[in-house]
Amino acid sequence: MPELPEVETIRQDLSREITGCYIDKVISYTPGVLINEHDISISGQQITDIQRRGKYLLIKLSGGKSDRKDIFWMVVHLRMTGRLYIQNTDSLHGKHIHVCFSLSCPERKKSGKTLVFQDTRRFGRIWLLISDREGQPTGATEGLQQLGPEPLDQNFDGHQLADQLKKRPRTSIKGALLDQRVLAGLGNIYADEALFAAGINPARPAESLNAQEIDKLADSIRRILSYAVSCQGTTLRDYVDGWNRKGKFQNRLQVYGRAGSPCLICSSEIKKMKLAGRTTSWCPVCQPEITTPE
DNA sequence: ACCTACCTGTTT
DNA sequence: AAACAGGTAGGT
Repeated sequence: MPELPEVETIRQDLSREITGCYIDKVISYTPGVLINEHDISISGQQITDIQRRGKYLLIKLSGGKSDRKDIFWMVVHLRMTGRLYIQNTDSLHGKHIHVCFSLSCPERKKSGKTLVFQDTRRFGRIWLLISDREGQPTGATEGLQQLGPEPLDQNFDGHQLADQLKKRPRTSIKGALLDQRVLAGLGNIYADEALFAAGINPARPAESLNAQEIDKLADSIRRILSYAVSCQGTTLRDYVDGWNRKGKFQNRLQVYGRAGSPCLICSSEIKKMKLAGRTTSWCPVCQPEITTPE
């Protein structure tokens, strides 16, 4: 479920609330979810920074109260139904809670905070690792190393997107946008929303888009992701932010999940088709199959 | 470029 | 009972 806007929302919430906190205790209830749990101990370490790369959350730790000078990381991927949120009490609610981190924040004179990882389908993972020589979290998973550019970075534009699309010339543009090596952070919801906003048919081969269309697509991607972050992400069912609250962007969706309903622009019936193994919603009028030359 | 697997829950 | 769900990894 969580795509870039959801992960970024969680990052912002956690960053504000638990940067500087110490990890007092780690409780893992489900084998296989917390990777390296028996090889790396992060108890006593301090959370010094929380970053995001694509749909990965990167939680940076320092040796904290111990003498270790190594930098450690917790790399989190929520996959479809993962939740990572702060609770101000110790009591746990709900099923499918797999890992809990007890936190204390001496500087803020707050205590009893718990960072909870909950995941119905159990696809999500948290990797514990020691940083490489540059202090970066390599070695977590191939997916993290191979990520394409960040669509919300300053230098992301049509040129960069065009360059990236050359990696997958024959795939549908929808398939290319879902490929995290092409662009980091888009998933099924925002790929559909961006293609609709740009008026591009999702089934068109990536190589068939002209420069003007790619510019428009890059702009649409940026605008929609930013807007979704400002709405704290999309909650269809499982997603919650860093405080276990629902997002609001589900009220702003233009095409995703609207097959059979009238297009909000032209009132044509929104269609759905399968692309790259994913249900894709699109408007046959606003997103024509053939490019109309200017 | 497809398929399946990984899981549980909800909808048809 | 079967299809489907925000994602990715691994196979063919």
